[in-house]
Amino acid sequence: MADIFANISKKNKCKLLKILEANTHTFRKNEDITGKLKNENLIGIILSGVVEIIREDYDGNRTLIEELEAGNIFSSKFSSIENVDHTMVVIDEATVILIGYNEIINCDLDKDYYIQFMKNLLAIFMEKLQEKNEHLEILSRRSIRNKLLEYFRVMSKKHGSRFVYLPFNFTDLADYLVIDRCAMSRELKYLKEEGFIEVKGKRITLLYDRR
Amino acid sequence: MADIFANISKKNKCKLLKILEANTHTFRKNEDITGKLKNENLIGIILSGVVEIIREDYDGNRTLIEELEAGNIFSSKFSSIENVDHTMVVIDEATVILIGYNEIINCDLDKDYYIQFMKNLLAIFMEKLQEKNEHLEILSRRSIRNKLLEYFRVMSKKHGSRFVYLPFNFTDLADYLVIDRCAMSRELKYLKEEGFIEVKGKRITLLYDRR
DNA sequence: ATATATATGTTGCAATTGCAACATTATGAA
DNA sequence: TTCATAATGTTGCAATTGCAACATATATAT
Repeated sequence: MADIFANISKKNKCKLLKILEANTHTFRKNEDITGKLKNENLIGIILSGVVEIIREDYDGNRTLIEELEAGNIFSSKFSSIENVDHTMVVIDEATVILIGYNEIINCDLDKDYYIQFMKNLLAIFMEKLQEKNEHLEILSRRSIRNKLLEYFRVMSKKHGSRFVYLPFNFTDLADYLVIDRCAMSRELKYLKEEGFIEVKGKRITLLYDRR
Repeated sequence: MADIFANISKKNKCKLLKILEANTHTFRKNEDITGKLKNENLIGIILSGVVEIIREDYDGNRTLIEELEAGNIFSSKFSSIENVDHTMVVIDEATVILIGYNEIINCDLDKDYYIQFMKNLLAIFMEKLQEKNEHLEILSRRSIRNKLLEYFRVMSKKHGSRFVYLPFNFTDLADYLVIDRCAMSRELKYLKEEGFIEVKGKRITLLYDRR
């Protein structure tokens, strides 16, 4: 994800954070931080660590909505966290900068570093939108097999390699693809048997033409 | 969708469009405009009309990725239109402003109207991200019934009413929900029979507690 | 007005997928 | 190390859904 402080000097970064009344927080692993961040007007920027946004319905079906790593941003304004069935959980100890949306928008500054900040924010939003589109793209496939293959295609393209390293475990992968874990496991077995893929831990090798 | 020119005077809007080297195009109904807009560096802003982004796979399965109305923006940078199986089709004659992404980012202006433009752009991106999240939210439901009910919930909440007016026809709704149209039709029948909904053309009345 | 294309409704049947109920393996804490 | 917890793998069976093949209705063009 693009750096929110790209092309901003350390000095100007400090000024900016002061003007925007930014706060920095560090959250412990496994901490549920949903409540702390449900403020309509806060935008959070992940400096380090990993945070997941998860939905779990009354039947126990989990959906992995989003995995946020360093550089990513979130907010109840544009992330799915306002609903009761959504949770934000810290996967790896995370440090987060919190800034008020109104402070960003109402800021009456014409300094170059503020303009640069806006440009960086825009770049991050575009990347984020791209990621959401990819997720939708994957969920629009009609079968488990095609969801898996589309996921592999996207990941393979992103890293320019026929090796795909899963950013999370298989249980989470099923939750990201919105399919039953056992059915996914069965389909992965078939894909292995038919010589499409090779699986070694979290590394999947694509043995077919990736187009 | 927020107005991209909100809080910018007519005079400044003209200046801005000149500086950003913006072009305005009008496209006819049913026109396939995919090719014309696949430029990596163009951002399009819909001034009027309706444009749809559609994916169709080799089996003929269509997915309605996005319906763009006045105010909305798109780009091969952050919309799903770079792939061969994607199409942008004009539903209602549409007028579109095209601006180069580099012109926006490399613009070295500190005028208030440029900053306002960036703020407006940011607001639109947030709204767009919100819409994508809603779509994902709906697709994360595990059954046809729950996808329909989640769609109704989102629409009902958005307009604060128990009447839901479909923005497209039932065939497109099935493509938006990524389900078989016939199976959806069957499920809608059950929902009617069980007294959950009432359907009159494109108006659906929710007869249950919408929480 | 008439024809043609498109949208909608219906339903039996087959295929895919989810669920349950396990066994096995890996991970992490005390 | 040892125990507990979480992740992974497996498979029979039932349920849901997609598909096909229609009929009917609506919209659009000439």
